[in-house]
Amino acid sequence: MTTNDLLEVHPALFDRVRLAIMAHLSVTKKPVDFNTLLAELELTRGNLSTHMKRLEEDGLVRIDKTFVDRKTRTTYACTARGKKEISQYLTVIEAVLRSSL
Amino acid sequence: MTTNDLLEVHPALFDRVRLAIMAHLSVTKKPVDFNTLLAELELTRGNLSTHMKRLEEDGLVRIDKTFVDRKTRTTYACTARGKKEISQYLTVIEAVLRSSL
DNA sequence: GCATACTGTTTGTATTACAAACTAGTTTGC
DNA sequence: GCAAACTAGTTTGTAATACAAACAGTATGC
Repeated sequence: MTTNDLLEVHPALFDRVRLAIMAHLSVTKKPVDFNTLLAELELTRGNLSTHMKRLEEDGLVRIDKTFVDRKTRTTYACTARGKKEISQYLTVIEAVLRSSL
Repeated sequence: MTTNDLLEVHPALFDRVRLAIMAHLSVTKKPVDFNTLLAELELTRGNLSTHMKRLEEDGLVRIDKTFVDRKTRTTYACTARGKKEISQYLTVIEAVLRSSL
């Protein structure tokens, strides 16, 4: 049993909000916009904004900005790295906890 | 798909160190002492101490203090509540992430 | 007695999650 | 045309928290 396998999990995923964001992006395999995430996760705009910035800096998410009807529209998508880290997260968690049940 | 199911996971488990501690206590189904955890998890004593205090306050762990050879000996065990929360954690994570693979 | 080691706890500090305030632009009302 | 209100985010100030350094209490060696 090696509880230290948890060190292989990306640190950004050890936050319930960011994990929820990544889960959402990862499950719906297409880009999701700011307001959709906002409604889904029930956060303030400031909070969501900083979490997305962190996820982009860590390379887990790609941010895309366009204009729709003259208004800004920001969409987010899971990167290949992001998918890999989510997969790794699940694998490690299961390996570490399964034997305890 | 309800990413908000993550809100049902106990907040104390959203920390890699505390999850590693709970995994250890949960897998080895018997009490573990301070120094064993210290060696296993490679933390400073102060850090481990505060995490254990938090876990006890949240009712996930039971702390037991005795004397061995006139020296203090502190052991920790997973409570029923702790086992339940670990189980819940695994269930929710799998439910939320499984469909993304 | 004094120094060193063992077993933790308390404290100060650095990070970070969060919401309030702000920026930039658009639409609506008059 | 101008102001008020709305939309879409971002920046910044604050409160919470993870961490290690310093501390406290006891035991052991010389």
